[in-house]
Amino acid sequence: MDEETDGILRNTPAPRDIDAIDRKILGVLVDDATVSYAELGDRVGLSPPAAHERVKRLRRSGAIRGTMAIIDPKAVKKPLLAFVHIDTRGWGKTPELMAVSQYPEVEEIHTVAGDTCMLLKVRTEDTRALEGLLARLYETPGVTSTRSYVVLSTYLERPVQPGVTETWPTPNHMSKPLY
Amino acid sequence: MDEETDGILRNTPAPRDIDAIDRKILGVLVDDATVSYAELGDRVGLSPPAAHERVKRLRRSGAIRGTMAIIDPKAVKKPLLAFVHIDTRGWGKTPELMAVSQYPEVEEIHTVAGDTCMLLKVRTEDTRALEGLLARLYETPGVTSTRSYVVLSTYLERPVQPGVTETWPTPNHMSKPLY
DNA sequence: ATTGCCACGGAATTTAATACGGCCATTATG
DNA sequence: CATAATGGCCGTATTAAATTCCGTGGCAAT
Repeated sequence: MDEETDGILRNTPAPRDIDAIDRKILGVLVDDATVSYAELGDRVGLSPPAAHERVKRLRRSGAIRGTMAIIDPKAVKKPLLAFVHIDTRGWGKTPELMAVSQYPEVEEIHTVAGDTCMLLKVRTEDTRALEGLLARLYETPGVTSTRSYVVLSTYLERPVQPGVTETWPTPNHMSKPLY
Repeated sequence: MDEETDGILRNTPAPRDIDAIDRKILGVLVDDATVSYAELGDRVGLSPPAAHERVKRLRRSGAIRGTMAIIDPKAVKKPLLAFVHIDTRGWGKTPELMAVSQYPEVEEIHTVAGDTCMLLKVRTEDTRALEGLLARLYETPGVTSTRSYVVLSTYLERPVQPGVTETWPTPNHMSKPLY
């Protein structure tokens, strides 16, 4: 990512660190990424082009990874949320992990520090489908035990959105219980 | 939500159920909500206005709850992800829950069917901050024990996005490990 | 068979995104 | 200490996309 100027190779400037205005911008875009640059600038105290410039920089630097629509699970008929705790003693990681991550029911996969377990967040149509998924997981090489927690009700779910504001205003689409 | 026509009150039409094209649209928008209606229509086989009409309907019906930017946790200096499993025997629910949901570190709160525990997903700057949060949680009335799993590495994290396609193409912004 | 109802497509209009040039403040440099 | 350079901002102009309007055709109910 170098660019040539005057026959001399110069590095691209180091990404500046996030300031207060950037945090405000992130807070707005987490809540609603469809706002126009005019309104965004209005809310954070900038002109539309300046706000646009900031957002472009945040995208380039990777602070904004992308923009996604938030789907109501009920609308697509997968209302059963569960956390699955699987013991993976001696798991060879990548290959089996890849298989599991292809299951459409699996939304998250985490490994745990100082432990041999993994934590999955899964969503299925009903308990029968959940049982089927658990059976498939149990048959996966490397998995020695599974334990699942079926979520009864969810009061808060604001994914992948750490501390962009000091006191967190819950995003509009997260403000009511999901189930 | 009724509207008057010819002096007669009519209910708004019942929301049609999601068809194959709607699922395709949802799949695209989950992956990247910044696509133009021209490209969206191109991908699902519709004209731009038709695609626009579909998306408007999906928003009205609530299937699309909103659109959010995905932020890199490292960029905002909260790289430590953990799951906290708290025993809440005799919890009175709403009031204490409200307090906990105000903590900016807490991203999700779930109650578990057939159990007296709750599952939290939290994100902090470092282990010291996590310990502080756990202490605060332990002091909360109704909490009798806490257990936390610090996430070492995350291989997949596609939040709140159940089964909009058959074989799930991992969204672009989720395709590489988060930590 | 006929009528009414949606959903789609094409064209036109409105609105927003993006590019450009000049200004000011802050910072490096002689 | 003065001066040049840099970077970020604003106002304006241009380009592109969103949105509206209206005619058409398929489908279903009557």
